[in-house]
Amino acid sequence: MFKRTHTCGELDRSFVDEIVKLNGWVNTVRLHGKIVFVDLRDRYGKTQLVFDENSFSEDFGKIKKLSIEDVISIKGFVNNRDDSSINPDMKTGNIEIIVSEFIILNESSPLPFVLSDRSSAEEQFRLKYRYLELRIEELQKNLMFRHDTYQATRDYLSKNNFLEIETPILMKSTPEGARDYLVPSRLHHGKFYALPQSPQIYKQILMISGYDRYFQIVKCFRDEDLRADRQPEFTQIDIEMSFVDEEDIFSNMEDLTRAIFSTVKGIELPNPFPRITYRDAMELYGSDKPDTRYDMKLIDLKLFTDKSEFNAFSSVESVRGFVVKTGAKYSRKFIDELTEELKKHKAKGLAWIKYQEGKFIGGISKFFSESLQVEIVEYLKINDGDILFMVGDSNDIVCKSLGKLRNLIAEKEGLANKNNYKPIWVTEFPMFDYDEENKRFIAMHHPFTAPREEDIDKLDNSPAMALSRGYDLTMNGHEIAGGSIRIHSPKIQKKIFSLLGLSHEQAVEKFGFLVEALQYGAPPHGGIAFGFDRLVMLLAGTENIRDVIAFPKTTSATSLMDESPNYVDGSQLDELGLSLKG
RNA sequence: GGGAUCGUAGUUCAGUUGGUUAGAACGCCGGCCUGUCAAGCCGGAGGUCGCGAGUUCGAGUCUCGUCGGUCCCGCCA
Repeated sequence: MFKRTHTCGELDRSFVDEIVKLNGWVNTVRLHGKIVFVDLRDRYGKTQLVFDENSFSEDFGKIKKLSIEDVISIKGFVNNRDDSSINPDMKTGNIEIIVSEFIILNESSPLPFVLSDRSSAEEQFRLKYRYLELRIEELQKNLMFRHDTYQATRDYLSKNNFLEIETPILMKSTPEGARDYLVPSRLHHGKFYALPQSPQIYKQILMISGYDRYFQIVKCFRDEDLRADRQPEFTQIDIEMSFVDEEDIFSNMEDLTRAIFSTVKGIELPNPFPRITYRDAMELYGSDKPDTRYDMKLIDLKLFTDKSEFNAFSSVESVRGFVVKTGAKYSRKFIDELTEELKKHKAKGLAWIKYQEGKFIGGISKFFSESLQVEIVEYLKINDGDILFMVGDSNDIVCKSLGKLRNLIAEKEGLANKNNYKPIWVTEFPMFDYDEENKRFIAMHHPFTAPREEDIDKLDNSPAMALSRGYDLTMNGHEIAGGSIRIHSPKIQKKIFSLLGLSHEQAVEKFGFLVEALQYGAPPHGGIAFGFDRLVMLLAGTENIRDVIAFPKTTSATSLMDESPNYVDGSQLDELGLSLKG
C-alpha cells in the first residue's frame, strides 16, 4: 500500500504537477480501451484517476480487471485538466491524477445493489447491507451532522460548567412509562436488570449529591412499538441543574440550542424563543408540538354554527375550523381522503365550505343563511377561492383532529419549509392524564414532575385541574426536548405517588431510594432531555430517524444486518436460570 | 393489538379479463473502443413470481393463511 499523501476531496489546481498517493474505493470505471478513467472515492470526496497506456508503467491489462468498490492505492501526478474536460459538478473537477503505479488492496465482489443513490434498492436490502449504504454521500453527510451536533453540545455545556457523568446501563426496573428492556442476572437467578428508559432517577440523585450541573449524551431504551421517528434504542442529551427555576432552564437550553444550530447549520435562532401554554397549543394548533412555520390557526366557530341550520353541530361541545387559502380548488376525492385521515383521529366527519364568487358553495353551505355567510366571511377574513374546514365534537377530538388536518394541508401546500426552523416552548402541562380503562391518574410527564406552587391545593380536590412545572421544547412540529422542575419535597413526592395509585409500600419498593434521598438535603432542581436523534433529523432535513443512525433497527425492532434479536444457546439460558415457554 | 401498502432476474420495475416460451432498464460476464465523468457500441448468461394451502382444465394474476419491509392508529411518563 502507498501511504496516502492526500484524501480524495482535497486536491485542486494548487497541487498541479505534484506526485501524490491516494487510497480509496473505485466509485466508477469508464473504460475506453487505451485510456481508463476511474473515480476514486473516500469519505472526503472523489478524485478522477487517469490510466493512460502510454504513461502507465505496469501491465495495462491489469487495469481492465478493476471493478466497482475495489479498494486501491495509487501513485501519480496531479494534472491540470483542459478547459473542455473540467467537471464543474466535482469539487476536484479541475484536476485529475495521471497514475503511474497502482495496487489493488482488496477486490470487491459484485454488489447486491448499485450504490448510486438511496432509492436504488428497497430499505430491506439497504439495511441488510448497511455497511454498503453507509458509503453513500447522503448518509455520510447525516453522520457528519450528527458528529457536529455531539461536539457543539459538549463544547457549549462544558464551557458552561456542566459535568459529563455516566450513569448505569444496568439498572432497576421501574413502573410507569414505557415497557422496559430486561436483562436477566446470572448471579441472582430470577432477578433482572432493566435498561434505562432515561437516566431520570440517577440525574436527580446527582443533584442531591451536589453535582449541580450535569449532562450526558446517553442511550435510552424503550420496548414500545416503533414509528418513522422512533427507535427502540435512541440517544438523549440528558441535562439536570440545581438551584434553578424554569427561567434558568429556558435561558440555558435556548443558548445550547442556538449554539448547536449556529455551529452545525450556520442558522441563528430567535432570542428568546417564543412560548405557548399547553392549552393554547391544543386549542390554536391542535397539537402539543405546534408547527408554527405556517398560520392556519384553529378558530372557535360554535357561535356561528349554532345560528346555522346544520343540526349535527348544534348538540356538540365544540366546533372549530380553519381557512385554507386557495383551498376551493380541492377535489371531492381529496377532501374524502382528508376525511378518512381524520376518522383515524376519532372525528366523525369533516365539514367544508368553499367560498367562490362571493358566496358559500358545496359541502354544508346550504345550511348557512346569506346574512350568516357575510358574518362568517368577515370574521374569518375569507377570500374568494378559499375553503373552510370544520369539525364538531368534544373539544378534545375537535382540536386533535383539526391539528392533524392542519399538518396534512401544510404538507400538501408545501407550507412547511424544512430550512425554516421555528422553536417554541410549550408550558403549563396538566399534571395528570386520566386513564379511563384502569380508572386512575397517570403522570403526564413523569412522577417526579413538580406541580405549580399555586396548584398544590388542587392535588387534594381536583387533581385533573392541577398544572405542572413541565415544559417541552418543540420545533417544526417535533418535540425536541422535554423536562420539568422536579419535586424536591418528600411530602409532595409521596402525595403524587399516592395519586398515581402507588401504595406507600409500592412506592417505597420501586422508588424508595429516591424518596429516601430526598430527605437528606435535596436542592430545588430541574432538567430536560433532548431527543438527540430527532434534533439531528431536523438539522439533516430528513423525516426518518434511520437516516441519522449508523446501524438502525426496523419498525419491528430487528437489525437486518446482524440479525438481532436471535436465539441463544441452551447453556446460556441454563446459566441464567431461564427456560423458554412452549 | 389493529389498519393500509409493498414483495416478480443481482437491483429497480412492467406483466391486460386467469391462457402459449414471464419482459425492460441498470448491474454482471465476454468483445470493440485514447478524453470520459450515469461514457458509448455489439453479444451473452441470469427466474422456487416471498412461503404454504385453496379455487380452476389452467394462477405471477383470484381466495385464505403465513413471513418480511414501510407508513399510520393504539402504545411510547
